[in-house]
Amino acid sequence: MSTKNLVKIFEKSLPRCPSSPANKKTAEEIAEILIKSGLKPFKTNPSLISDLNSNTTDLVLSNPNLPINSCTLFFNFLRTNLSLTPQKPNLQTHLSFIRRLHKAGNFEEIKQVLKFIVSDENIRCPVEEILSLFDFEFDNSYFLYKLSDLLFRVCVDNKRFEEANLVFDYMKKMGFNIDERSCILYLVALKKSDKGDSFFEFFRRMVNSGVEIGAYSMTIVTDGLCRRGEVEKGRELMNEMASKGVKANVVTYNTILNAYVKRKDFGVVSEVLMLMEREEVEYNAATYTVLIEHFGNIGKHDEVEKLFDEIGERKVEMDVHLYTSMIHWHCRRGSIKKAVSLFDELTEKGLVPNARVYGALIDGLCKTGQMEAAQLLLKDMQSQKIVVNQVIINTLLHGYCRKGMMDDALRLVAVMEKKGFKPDVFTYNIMASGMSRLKRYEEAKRWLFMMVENQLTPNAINFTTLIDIHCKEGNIVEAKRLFRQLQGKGESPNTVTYNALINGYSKKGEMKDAYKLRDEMEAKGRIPDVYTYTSLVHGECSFGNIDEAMKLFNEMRQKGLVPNAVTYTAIIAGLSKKGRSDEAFRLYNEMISLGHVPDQRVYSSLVGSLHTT
DNA sequence: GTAGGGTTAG
Repeated sequence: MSTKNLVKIFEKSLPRCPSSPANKKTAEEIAEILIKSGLKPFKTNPSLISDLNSNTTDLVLSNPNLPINSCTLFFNFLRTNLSLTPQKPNLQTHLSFIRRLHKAGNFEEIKQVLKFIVSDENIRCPVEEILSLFDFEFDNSYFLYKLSDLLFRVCVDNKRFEEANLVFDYMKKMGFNIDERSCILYLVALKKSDKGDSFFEFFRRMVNSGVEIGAYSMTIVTDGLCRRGEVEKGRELMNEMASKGVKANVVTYNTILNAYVKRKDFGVVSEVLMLMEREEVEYNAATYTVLIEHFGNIGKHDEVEKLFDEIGERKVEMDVHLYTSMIHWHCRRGSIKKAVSLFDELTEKGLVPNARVYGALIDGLCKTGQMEAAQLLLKDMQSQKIVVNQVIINTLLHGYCRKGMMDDALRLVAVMEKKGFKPDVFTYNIMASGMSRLKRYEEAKRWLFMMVENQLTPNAINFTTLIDIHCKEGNIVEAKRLFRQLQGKGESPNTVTYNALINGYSKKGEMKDAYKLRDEMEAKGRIPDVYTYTSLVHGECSFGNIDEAMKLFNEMRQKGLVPNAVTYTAIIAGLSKKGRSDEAFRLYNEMISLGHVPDQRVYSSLVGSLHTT
């Protein structure tokens, strides 16, 4: 294309930058200086520069005698010395430079220049304009394809999603084979940017535009849907794509599996596993990670053991994720020794432990009350230069609180605050419930109030803790008020929240209200659990209604709920108080046979039962 | 340039 035609186009498309004719002499002089100075910084006299316009610049950049490095030098000079030149480098200048770069085969640099065009405030112009100029400037269709692909990627890199769409349309119109890999970059960027389901819409466009789709991009979209809670839509997509010949791979299946596991949709998990078997998709480390969590959640510990064996037999390559889930599972089961040995194994294998593995193990030690060991591990972690984060701190705090070591907990909070840590909703809750457990109710409430003062929004768990504190103090009115406040926020109280309040009413003997709440929770789909029944049993027993208590006791067992030590203690006390010694002893034996450990209260009740007629 | 892991309430 001749310069004359280009000028016409520029006049039409860029009315804001009127073109003056090229000054051939100036262009030649500049080229000469550039050639002479080689790679040394470009130096020129002000009169030459003041004579520059975009057409003259264009002449310089398209001068075949000028080496590409000198072009680059000159171009960068223009870009970085805006105050010296009368006219800023415009679109024409950029495209001229791109043409030179193309001849030199330097696509990296072309991408950089496109980035300037797209994102530089001095040059920015609508992408339609850029594309229409592409057509005029470049007649090599492969290069045009490469250029638009690069432009597409540049738009994506700079989060110019609308513009990326326009480039996509352009490529489609031009009949280019759009590269799936470029689309993947767009999908990932859209998914990260939290722009609703735009990634899904774009995927549809990919499919409709004949982009060759593979499992990779399908998985990204499936995962995006799952994270938005639309797991079914994700599965439908898998099926739809399968009918188009795009097979899901192990990553796709892991994505779906994980979504169902997190949603505790246990039935579907086995369905997906069967599908994997039928499709002969082999499990990898990520699959095992998800499955250990799944079978751990539903208490199928023998299944977890089986998975461990399988991992060993199949020589699955273990990674830190898998170790973490195994360590976590052992900790949950209380086999801290096994957890520690897995941790050692991990480091021996040369894998690098991170904050999460440390977190899992520290939690395990805290839960078994081994605070010194937990502290040691924290020091170890620090010596490995692993950043101690909020989760680890909260884990340790919880450990101290569980043991009633409030001074240690307070000290740790103080130390961490000095280091710039901000307590979060977890921290405040841990501290409040720690205080509450020691009946230090004023301090407990203060922690939760401090949380609000520090601009954090209390969640349902924080509310539950506060409700429980008020119930324990006997202030059921305030507890009830908070309960309604929580409902008013649109957050529905869960089983634990209901239980806290039911326990409060039961302790006061206000059984009518307690039962009313029990009915309300059932109506709302919150299933009463052992805690609900234990509170009610305890309430009835305390106020002498042993028959009601026995009715509840039998009802809960009919529902498949297993009474715990507290339930037995309450009912044995209730029976004893009424002198129903035989029944009390029968339940005592039952309690023992179930492995519960009776405490002093059980024995004094039983002894008392013998003195009551 | 796709997936998986650690912390709070009775």
